[in-house]
Amino acid sequence: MSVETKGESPIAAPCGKREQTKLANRTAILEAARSVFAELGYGATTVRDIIRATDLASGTFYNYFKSKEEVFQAIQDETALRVRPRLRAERIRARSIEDFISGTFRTFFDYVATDHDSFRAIRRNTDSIRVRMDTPEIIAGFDELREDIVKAMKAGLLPHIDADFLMASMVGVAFEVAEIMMKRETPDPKAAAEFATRLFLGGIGAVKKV
Amino acid sequence: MSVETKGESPIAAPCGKREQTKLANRTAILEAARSVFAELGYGATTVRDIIRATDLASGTFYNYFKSKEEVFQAIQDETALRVRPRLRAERIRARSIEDFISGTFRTFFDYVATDHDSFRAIRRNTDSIRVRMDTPEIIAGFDELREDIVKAMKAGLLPHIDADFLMASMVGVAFEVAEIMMKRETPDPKAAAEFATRLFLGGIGAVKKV
Amino acid sequence: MSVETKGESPIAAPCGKREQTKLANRTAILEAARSVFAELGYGATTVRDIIRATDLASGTFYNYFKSKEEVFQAIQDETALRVRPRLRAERIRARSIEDFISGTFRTFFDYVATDHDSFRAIRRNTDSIRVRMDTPEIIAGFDELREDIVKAMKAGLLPHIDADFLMASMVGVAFEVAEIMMKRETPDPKAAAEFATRLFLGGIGAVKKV
Amino acid sequence: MSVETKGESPIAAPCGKREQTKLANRTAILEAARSVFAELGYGATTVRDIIRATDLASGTFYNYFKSKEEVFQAIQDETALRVRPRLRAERIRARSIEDFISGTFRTFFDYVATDHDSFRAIRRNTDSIRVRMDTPEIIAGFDELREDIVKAMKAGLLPHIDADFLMASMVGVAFEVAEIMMKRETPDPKAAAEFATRLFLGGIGAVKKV
DNA sequence: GATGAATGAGAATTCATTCAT
DNA sequence: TATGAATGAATTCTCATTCAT
Repeated sequence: MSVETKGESPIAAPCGKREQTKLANRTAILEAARSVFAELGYGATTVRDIIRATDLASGTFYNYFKSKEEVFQAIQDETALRVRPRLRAERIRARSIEDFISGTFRTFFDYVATDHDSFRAIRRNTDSIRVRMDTPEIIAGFDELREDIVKAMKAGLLPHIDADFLMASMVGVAFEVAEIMMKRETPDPKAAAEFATRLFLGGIGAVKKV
Repeated sequence: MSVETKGESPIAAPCGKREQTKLANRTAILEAARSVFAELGYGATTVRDIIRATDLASGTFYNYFKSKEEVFQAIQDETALRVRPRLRAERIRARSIEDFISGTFRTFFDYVATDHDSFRAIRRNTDSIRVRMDTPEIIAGFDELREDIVKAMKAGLLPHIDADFLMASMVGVAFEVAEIMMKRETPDPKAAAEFATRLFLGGIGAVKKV
Repeated sequence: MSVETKGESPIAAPCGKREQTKLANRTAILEAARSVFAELGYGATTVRDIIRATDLASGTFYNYFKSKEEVFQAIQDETALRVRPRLRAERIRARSIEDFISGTFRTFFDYVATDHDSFRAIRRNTDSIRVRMDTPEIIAGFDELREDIVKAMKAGLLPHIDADFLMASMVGVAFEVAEIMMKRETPDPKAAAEFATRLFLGGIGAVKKV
Repeated sequence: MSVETKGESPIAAPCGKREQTKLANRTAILEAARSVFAELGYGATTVRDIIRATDLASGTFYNYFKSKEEVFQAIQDETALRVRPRLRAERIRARSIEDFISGTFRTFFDYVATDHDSFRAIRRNTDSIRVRMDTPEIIAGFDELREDIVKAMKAGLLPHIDADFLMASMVGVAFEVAEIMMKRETPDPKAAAEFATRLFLGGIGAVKKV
């Protein structure tokens, strides 16, 4: 400690002002990025745009992220990080195929309805260009789903069908239906989840017959 | 007149040398763009990259397209233009729900397996960023699907469920499953179509119960 | 008819269609240029703009002019060519200092009021940039004025003062006052001429005293 | 206070190193632009040319000006800003028509003879194209002259004649005569001023009679 | 760590001009 | 001669990134 202070403030708080500011800055950048991406779309957004939406200086950006890509990743990872555990928890808790499927969709659509901005940042775009970045975190989420599917099959919860195709189908339905849902006047995650759930509950059995 | 025909095509094709060159150039640019997008991804591709993949001069690009975005659109529109009629034909010909669903997916996956490059250009990514542009042509394709769904419901082929969600689900499954399919050693459109078809055939009935 | 094709048209009119067309094209270009320059200003105008205002093809332009500069020159020269003889005639006919000065200004302001477009093409501009090109023809006009001034001095019509300064002063007053005149609701060349004339009639005598 | 003065300027000048550099850069660009415009003429000058005449990077230019037009404006505004107060002071101090007129022209021609480069930048031409930009500052200068003319009329110093025409005449004579003056071996602002002054002193009376 | 100006590579785009038809 | 697409040099301008303060 004496080494560190050397003429500086005598009291070095463990979670000092420094750390607080750093976190605040990082958060500010992420927040700004989220809204700018949502507005301009990923492609059209520049680092400058993000900084401008902040009261930080341009150089400061680079203390936190290497590029706009990295912020985008961070946003998605953060998002994924927020939903993934919930999704996994639902599926692990699942005692039936109904639980498995409906738990997954309910959680997903609820989250989307909540964190509108992030979803828009990830899917929306200028010039009608949609962007999705498959960050490690997101891919991990997909893998997790696949793993859980496989486990459920082994446990006899799900019939033995093509796990990759099933995972892809669930992902595809989740994202596309979410978009439709969010375009409606009053997004109804429950209805969306019900639709998707029934579709898969009915469908998976049919596929099984193959 | 007799002089004019002289052993050439009896009906004057629009084939001055000028016109031929123009068409060839346009095609060359589209071809180049398709492959560059597929390789670098939309985001990372620059107009220069596209031109470079061509033996045309930089300025020539702008005689045909205003920006990389416009070429991208053209590629997608062309693609959509190629598949849409086939999809529609399948669905119109459909006399049963099986025809409707399986016709749609068979056609789609067959097409994807065939026109690999376009599909990659549309879906592939640099830096793991996936891009999809909703061009008028593509949106029209989705609308068409929705219309056909509604018609099929009226005709009693399909049960009365949320048409938007159904459309979105089919689109989502189609694109995501196609991607998985194309990642495999030997893409098997038939298997993919079968999976998707059974999923929906079984699922739609279940949704209906709501 | 068969005869016609063989070589060229059998009847070679002395002032044939060719010559007529050529003149028409040249005129069309000049006309278009005048109006485009007046609208966009010299700097912002491109050759393409001029052609576009024509129903000719871009290549055709170069059969008549080498560059936009050359058209600009042509316009000014044409203008100068139209006024110069009148100005000179006035001054030659002058039997008194009054005739000399007033004849010059009357002719000039009358012309400006008449050929508004050319004047604007020469003086007006986008972005408030005024342009004046001193073409040979224009310079010749100034020189002529100087010569006539010198002659008039020798003839005792004008007092012996600095001819260059006098020429410059007349030119400066002519152009600036013309601009003010043209900005007014109803341009009154007579009033402008009277003002300038009196200014110089009174002023020249005063300068003489030096 | 005594502490602060310490031999340096007593009033803290805005002199961080950053500020110094910024000012220096701005000045460097203006300086370079002035000389490039004077050499190549406004039309032929490109932003690159200006940058090249500087040891700054291309991007730096755009930290200070948006376009060559803006630099040009800045040059003229600066010039106007330098002369205008002097001109105005002369005219305000004027107790007679002689003071008014001669003060104006003396000051103007003296300035032109001094700041040769700026004047050339403003008037000189490539391809014999002369450019003049009516910046707000310049227009303000003209307006000021007109105002002072009107005031002088009200004060009885000047006869009641067309103030716009008089202003325009003075401006026209000033610029054109200045050009002639600067073309001569040894520019003689005094002679030029005398010529213009006498011209107007004599002339204004004559116009008045109308 | 924050700041924000400088940097300069490189992208987009224009446009005068040529030349095959 | 007219046409109008191709050409590609040249220009403008942006923007990620660095670095002195």
